[in-house]
Amino acid sequence: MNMRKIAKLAGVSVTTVSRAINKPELVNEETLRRIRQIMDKHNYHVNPFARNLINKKTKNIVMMIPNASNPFHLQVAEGAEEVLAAAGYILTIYNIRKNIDRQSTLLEYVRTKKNSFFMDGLILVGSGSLQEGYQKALKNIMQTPIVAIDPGPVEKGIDTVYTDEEAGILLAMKYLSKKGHSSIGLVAGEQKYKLTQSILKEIKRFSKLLNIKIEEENIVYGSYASLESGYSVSKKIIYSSKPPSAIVAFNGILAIGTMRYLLENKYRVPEDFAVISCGDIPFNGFYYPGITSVQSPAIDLGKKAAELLLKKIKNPELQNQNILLPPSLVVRESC
Amino acid sequence: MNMRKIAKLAGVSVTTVSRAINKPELVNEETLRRIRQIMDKHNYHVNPFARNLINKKTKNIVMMIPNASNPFHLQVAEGAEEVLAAAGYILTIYNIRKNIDRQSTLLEYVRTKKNSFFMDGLILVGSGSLQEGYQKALKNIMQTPIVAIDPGPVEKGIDTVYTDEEAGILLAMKYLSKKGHSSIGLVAGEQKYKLTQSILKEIKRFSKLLNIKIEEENIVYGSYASLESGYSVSKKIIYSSKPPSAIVAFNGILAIGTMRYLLENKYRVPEDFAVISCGDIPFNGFYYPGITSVQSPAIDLGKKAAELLLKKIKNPELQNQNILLPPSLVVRESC
DNA sequence: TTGTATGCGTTATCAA
DNA sequence: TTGATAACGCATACAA
Repeated sequence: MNMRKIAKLAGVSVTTVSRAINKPELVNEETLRRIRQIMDKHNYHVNPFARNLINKKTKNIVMMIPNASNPFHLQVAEGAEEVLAAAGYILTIYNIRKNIDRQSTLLEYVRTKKNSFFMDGLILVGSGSLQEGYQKALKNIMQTPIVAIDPGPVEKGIDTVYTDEEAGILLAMKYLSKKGHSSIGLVAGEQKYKLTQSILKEIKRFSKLLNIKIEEENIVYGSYASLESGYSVSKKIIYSSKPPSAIVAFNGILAIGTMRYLLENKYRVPEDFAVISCGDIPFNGFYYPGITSVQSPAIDLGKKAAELLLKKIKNPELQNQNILLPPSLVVRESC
Repeated sequence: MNMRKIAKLAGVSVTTVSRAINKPELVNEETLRRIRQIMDKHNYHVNPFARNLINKKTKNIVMMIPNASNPFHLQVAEGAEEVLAAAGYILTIYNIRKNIDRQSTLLEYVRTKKNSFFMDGLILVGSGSLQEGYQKALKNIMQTPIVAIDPGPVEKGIDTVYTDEEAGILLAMKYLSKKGHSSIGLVAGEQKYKLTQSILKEIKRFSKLLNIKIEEENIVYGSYASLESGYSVSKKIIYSSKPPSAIVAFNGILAIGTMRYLLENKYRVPEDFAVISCGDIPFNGFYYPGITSVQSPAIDLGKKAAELLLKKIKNPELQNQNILLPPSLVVRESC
């Protein structure tokens, strides 16, 4: 079924049918009624591809997230969805976790093979797990504006909404120091990720400044997406020859895995080990004891990114922006 | 930039350019090289709308989930993504939570207003929160196959992959009974959802059979998506005039909210109150104490749905199927 | 208020 | 191995 057939059935031209759909106020009431009836009867709906071939607007935005298991990313999506919906856009989430390790494949896919995505704009979250240059490659491929949400301003020439990762880590380290901790263990995510290296670097830097010790053997690597990995990897710290008094987890998921191991094995938190999380997820606050966390303003991050993207869509020539949102420390019970 | 311009620059016809992209083996090596070079230089990529206007294939599948905060739905997505990716499809997630209460609006949106989605197929998860008839309406609107993933086989004429909700609830109730509980409280989600009513009905039915008491005042309603609601709503049960010995939460999120309230207020689990969750999420297993849960095979649900959808895409005339996957009880420490 | 004609960017058919 | 041309289904400028 297409417009031509509807037109024929209604005894009008395609133009009139088109108008009935897009500018019904310009169509005679009776004609309109007839056309609508026929469309209903034949369950007709506009072919979006044909329409978009002309007006080049999909009203779709896609958000690429590195890992759907992490509720943080979904909060970001929630924030973005709110402003996008208000502007008549639909937000759709694409989880690239599986593709991170075969990301050239993804690029290849998007580039040449079958097709591209259908969107007016892209929000790229947490590219800290992506290879250097990936953002730019993506930017070249996608013909639409891209806004990245990241721990820090990443590649040049890309619009970014970011939190000051460094400030967040400082918040955590100062707090630990204030609480009297002078040695810490680190439960990190994938060692190869840029993000991991960057957090690590900052923590080490501040630890020197604050006189907090980090034994190399107390730095362990799990996976950001895996509770199980936080659980099993934290053992090494707990049973290390020089156990620290506090453990810093690199995200909320790793923190919960760590907590579980501690509690299951009758360690008291925070008495035996304090735990702090770089990155907050809702579950952190509902654990018991609640997990003290550095919080990036997920919802606002999403909102700002969406707003920026919308601006870019309206005016692609707009100069690149890097919007900074400050992190905060949510003190709960684990330190 | 479009194909015509590339063709002109390369001194060939559009047909040859098209072939260079889709059937390069049919193009002279030297010509191919030249065309590719020019495409690269001008950063050209095929316009997916034009392409799809002809071949009607997007290689996109979208999964609509009622609530992205619930990790269960994301596990389902993970399962689906795996089989879809293997078949060369991209899976994208659309969170309809915000739209559930204005779902006619969503339908309207998809139907006439701006556009439809761009997909070859749709997986609809957890329509238990949707209004009666919604699935069918959606089915009429979308011109693509739809597969629903649900607690039970829902509307006729729709392909479904489902778990036997009834069996799952029986599993839970029997277990509680075995553990010696003779009175329970219920932490449910939104009262108005079909899903809620249906779980409630089953629980009541089995409670009679097993001689388990449920005081009306011990049935409370929160929100499936909100940890906070589980937390605050469970109070009423705990401080009720006839407190039960066990609490059944209607999903993992509500269970965790409940746990937090109990532990924070120094109730012991399971000694003072046992807690069981209808629906398992990864966090349930990493809480302490671990939350005993009825588990639907999320990943498999996603896989089966994807497989079925793929079949339907290949052959739309295929007869409707309703595939049943059994639930299981994951015993942990909360009972 | 309605209709005609043209074009959006691509692929398929057929011929060369 | 290549090319001319006709679709695909719709929206818009312009005319009536």
